[in-house]
Amino acid sequence: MCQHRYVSNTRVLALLDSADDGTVAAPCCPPLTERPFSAEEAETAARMFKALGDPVRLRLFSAVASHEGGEACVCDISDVGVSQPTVSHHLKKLKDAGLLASERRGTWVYYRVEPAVLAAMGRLLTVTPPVGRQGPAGPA
Amino acid sequence: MCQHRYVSNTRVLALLDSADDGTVAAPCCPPLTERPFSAEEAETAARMFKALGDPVRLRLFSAVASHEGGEACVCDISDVGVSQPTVSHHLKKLKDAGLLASERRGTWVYYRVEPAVLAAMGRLLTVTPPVGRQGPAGPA
DNA sequence: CACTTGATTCGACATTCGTCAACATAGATG
DNA sequence: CATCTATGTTGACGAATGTCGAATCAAGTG
Repeated sequence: MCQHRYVSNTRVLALLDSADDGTVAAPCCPPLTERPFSAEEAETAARMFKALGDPVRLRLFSAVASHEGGEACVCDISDVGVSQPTVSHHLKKLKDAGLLASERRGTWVYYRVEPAVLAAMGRLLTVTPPVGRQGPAGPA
Repeated sequence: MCQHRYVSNTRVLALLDSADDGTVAAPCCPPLTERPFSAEEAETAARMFKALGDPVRLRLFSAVASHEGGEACVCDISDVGVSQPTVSHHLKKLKDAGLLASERRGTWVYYRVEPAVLAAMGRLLTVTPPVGRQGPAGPA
């Protein structure tokens, strides 16, 4: 284990909220239960689900997401039973899928979750509330 | 299109709720952001994500989930651009993953969503609230 | 029973995926 | 600069996946 000082990001991932900078948090698709997905919507959403459709990737992602401040360096999470290149490969996949972002600080590379996308996926699996409450927070 | 009479299931999928019979709705794993997944948890959860990780399956699932009463016969949803055997193949995968259940009524086979599992997946992607509120039991 | 429509199974195939070993690169340290 | 540690990249290979056509099964209809 490494467990060096992580830049204590006090921000604790306000995922289900719209990003604090005002961005709309990956407006990919409506909830799965709202209407049949179009081919394009399905393509987009499937890419995200597929990224989490591997046990190793899920463990890596969970490790990052549950880490202090929602970020961790590779050395802190690479104990998942596969070789180092494989870990790197999976992290790249998660990054390509838009679920993680990486940043190099000195010797180590830190990965952190992309709150907006996680929120979008959560919304996908959420049933539309009985009453038609809309507006996910004004674009201000 | 077929669009025969569907047994008008007025029940509208109370997914994010625990099942009305009191069952805990597929207690597979904690939220992804709560703690690193174990190998077993990851295996279980990844199976579900993988099932939705294909565009065709996602469209089929969405079509079923958004249909009246949360169920639909194959003929109503098989217009996704692939052959009939392929549709059947994907539906079987969704069924094997526990996301759909099927039932034959006369000539047609009806698929419906498995609310508990969808709810479990939704919980996976939900962040634990910022303040250390613990109990999974909702604050009403 | 013969015929039609719809759903599933089977066999085959090309593609993608997960994995590793070997090598390459970035930064730190001496 | 030499060297060490931490990550990323490349190439290869077996396994799994998505797809189809043909055959088969199930139910309804004449």
